[in-house]
Amino acid sequence: MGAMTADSTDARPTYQGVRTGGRSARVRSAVLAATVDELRTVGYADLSIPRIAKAADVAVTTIYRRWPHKSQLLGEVVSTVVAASVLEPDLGSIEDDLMALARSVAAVLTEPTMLMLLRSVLSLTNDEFHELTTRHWHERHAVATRMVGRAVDRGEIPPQPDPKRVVETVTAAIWLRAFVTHGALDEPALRGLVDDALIIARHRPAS
Amino acid sequence: MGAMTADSTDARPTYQGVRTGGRSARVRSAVLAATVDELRTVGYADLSIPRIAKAADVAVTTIYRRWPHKSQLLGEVVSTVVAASVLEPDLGSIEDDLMALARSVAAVLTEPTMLMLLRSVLSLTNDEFHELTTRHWHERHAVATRMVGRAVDRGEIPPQPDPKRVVETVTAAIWLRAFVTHGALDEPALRGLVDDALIIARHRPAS
DNA sequence: AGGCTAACGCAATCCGAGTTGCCTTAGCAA
DNA sequence: TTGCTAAGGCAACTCGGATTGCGTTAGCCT
Repeated sequence: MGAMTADSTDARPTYQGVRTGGRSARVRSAVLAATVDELRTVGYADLSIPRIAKAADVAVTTIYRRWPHKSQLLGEVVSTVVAASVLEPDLGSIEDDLMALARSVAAVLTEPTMLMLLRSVLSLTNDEFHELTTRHWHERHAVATRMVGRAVDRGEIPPQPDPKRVVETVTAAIWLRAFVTHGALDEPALRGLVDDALIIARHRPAS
Repeated sequence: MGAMTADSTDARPTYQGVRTGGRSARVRSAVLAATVDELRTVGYADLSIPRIAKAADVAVTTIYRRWPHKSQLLGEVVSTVVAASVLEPDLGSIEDDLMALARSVAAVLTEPTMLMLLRSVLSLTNDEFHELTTRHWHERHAVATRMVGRAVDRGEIPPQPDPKRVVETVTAAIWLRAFVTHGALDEPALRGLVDDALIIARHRPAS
């Protein structure tokens, strides 16, 4: 492979440096910020690299070199933003936990910028994204399982054959309403969803 | 405004003709078919009008004149395709009805072309689409309400404070799994969703 | 059948995204 | 500091999607 300028004896690693600090870091964050801005205003389909470049005060070339495809740029934006959005409430009762979760999910899916971002991601079919979302949901399922597990330990609900179903009942409806149905997502609506989830949790016949 | 060639006296509607049959109809359906094809292969973001034109054996100009924006073309495709997808099973029991519904929804959301089409629609934020989807879901909610109403009449379940919630419990989970979670949508999975919906329907305290 | 004109087709043109080669700037290590 | 070189900037170029003007075809009405 490599025809790097490496002396015959391997010992000294002749300048392997990758520059991640200083200018590079500034450019990176400027571009990501500008991208979020563009996404919010025009959406992913008409995302224009030249416009992003201008907004970030960066040369077009630079962006194309670091992110050969638009989807890669979007990927980096998403993973930095989404990372912070997985929370695990532990308020001492399953009802409170579910309500806290419902509120946070609804808040995220109602916020315009985030909504646009997620719309963009969902419209993609790349493999990288498939993997990224799969990993993300594994995490969330783990969180859900633990949350329900604690409720079972406390004796609030009987053991569940599929713990994540309890949480899914709540989140699925929120997603559907936020994205396609445009249904209600106010406090009483969320309350109703949590109630339903609890009914399922309490009355499901043991498998 | 208009400097149309209209004689002073308004009476006679001087040739208001809009030609919808013959050639126009042929072109229309050819373009729509070609669009579905393109959508399936490359997706909405990189949808190329020139390629559609070639595939449909139609001049590029024609497409741009009839559908000034890509989104309008997509809109027409979607509304012709989606129209046929609202079914109302009436099999004599709420369980069978829900299963039939679940199967059909899962089938639609699993079929690659349809999935791509819906992804495209969801990535848009146009007002026209907002209205289109709102209307569509009004229909579906009406169907759901009737279906649940019949079950109540048969005495299978008690009267519901919000009938469409019963159906939403099933469809929401299917949507979430198909679009974002990549969760299971096989027969037992659907069965589980229907069971949960029925638990809610039977045990929800009357409002 | 005849004529009016909506709708289509063709070709030239415009415009902006994406690409490439080369030069300049500025991290980083010695 | 000094020097090496990653990483960024600049400008010219390519390519294909979008637009426009004008001639041609073929619905539809009388």
